[in-house]
Amino acid sequence: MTKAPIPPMNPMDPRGLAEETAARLRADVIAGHFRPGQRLSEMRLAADLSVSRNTLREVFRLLTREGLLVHAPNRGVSVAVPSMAGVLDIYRVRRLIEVPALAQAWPRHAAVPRMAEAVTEAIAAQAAGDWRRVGSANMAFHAAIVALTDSPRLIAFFAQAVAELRLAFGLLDSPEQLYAPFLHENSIILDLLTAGETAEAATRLASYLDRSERVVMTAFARLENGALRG
Amino acid sequence: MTKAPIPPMNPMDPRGLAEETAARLRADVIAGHFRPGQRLSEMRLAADLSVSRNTLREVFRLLTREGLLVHAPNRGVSVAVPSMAGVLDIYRVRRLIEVPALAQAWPRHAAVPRMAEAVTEAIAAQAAGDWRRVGSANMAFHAAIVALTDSPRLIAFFAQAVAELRLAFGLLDSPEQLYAPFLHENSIILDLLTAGETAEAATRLASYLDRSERVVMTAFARLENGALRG
DNA sequence: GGACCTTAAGTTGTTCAACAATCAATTTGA
DNA sequence: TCAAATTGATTGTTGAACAACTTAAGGTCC
Repeated sequence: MTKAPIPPMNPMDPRGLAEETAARLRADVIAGHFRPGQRLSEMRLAADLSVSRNTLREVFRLLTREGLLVHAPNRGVSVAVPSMAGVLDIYRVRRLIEVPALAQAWPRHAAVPRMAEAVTEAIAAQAAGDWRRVGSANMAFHAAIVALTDSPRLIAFFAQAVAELRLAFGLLDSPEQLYAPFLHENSIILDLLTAGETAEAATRLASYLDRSERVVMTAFARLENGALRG
Repeated sequence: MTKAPIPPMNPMDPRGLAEETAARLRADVIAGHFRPGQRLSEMRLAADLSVSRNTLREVFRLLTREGLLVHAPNRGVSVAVPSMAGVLDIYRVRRLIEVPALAQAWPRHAAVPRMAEAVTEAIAAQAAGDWRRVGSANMAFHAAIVALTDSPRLIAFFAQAVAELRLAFGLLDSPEQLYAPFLHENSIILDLLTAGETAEAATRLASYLDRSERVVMTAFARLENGALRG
């Protein structure tokens, strides 16, 4: 009699109402349905989401750990306010993880097809003018790059950082400026990888991240100036 | 009239009963008070910790996210069972984060004194024969290395990985074999850093991690063989 | 005798209701 | 006008209840 060693566990697909609701609220937050810094009332949000206050509290713990919400004791949770320091930190993490992941990648890794899918999906979404879908596809591309490492911890950590970054992107207007110049770059990086030119692909990705960071930071600085002036 | 922008929030020090209890349970798990894979009954553990079942559930969420506990739906949570694959992954993460952190470090960073404190603490604990304290000090040394980056995300991520690693260490007997050969190495790395020889310090740390990984993995393999036979 | 179904006990998942603790705003008082 | 006290609302925590599920035991049928 052999006992099943480990019950399969994928933290992404919803197990139970709490994580299911967490996925729903996470999508809402990333989509910008709440203003940054907005306080989330437990009673009211629990009613809106049709879950109990206890379950919503578990959801809050989840998303607070992910950096999408912030928790002030006895004052409840509110949507995180992205900062330039935070964006800078996230890009640093991206560079640290993504570039070596690509440099040491095996060109026939199982994640490569996922990168290809993300590229075509991004192009299709761009043609359809759906910039939110473009953003999702772009992030899926980079998540696939990290998946090249086969490291569960790096993958989870990166997913978290990306979620925070998308929250920051939601603040900026004209998202097409953010993604449009980089879609073709993804395709080039993918080609270099499949051709086995991993070193070339890695340097290309590094410059990609540098430019992307600069674009985002300037847009962010413009936004903060505007917010300060009024 | 200026309103206080953000109330300070450090997730490490206990705010509220849940995080306080989480710290308590985390220490128990790392100290090896539970067998790996042991199921944790909600009712019983809630009674032992003198908290309600709801609060304990929030604690479970916390520690599950940290990788110390695993959650099986409708079957509750159990203590994570460290695996060789997991240890390998953690060392990979350590190399990826620690080595660049040291290479790019500023020799007069605020975290350098913390590294020095950790070194002296480890030596004192070694003299006292308190190997658990040696382990804590050693991990504090490496946490300080990561703190050189000033990246909140990297610091939090690394702390999590280190907690998992200590859980794995708890399985092994003869912990003195794990730490003893490396205490002096810490001191050398610190000296190199303060002397401004960051590149030298980084390569030294890299070889440190390689050797440490090898020691831990062989001890782990011996353990798994013994577990299978006995 | 062994495999399969059924039942039963125990545990987890979720909700509800209550109360204490804390914070924000308003009112009161000098 | 400014400071202190009160009020109102929200969060923090607990306890109990019930449904859903897992597991183990017991019984039935071949």
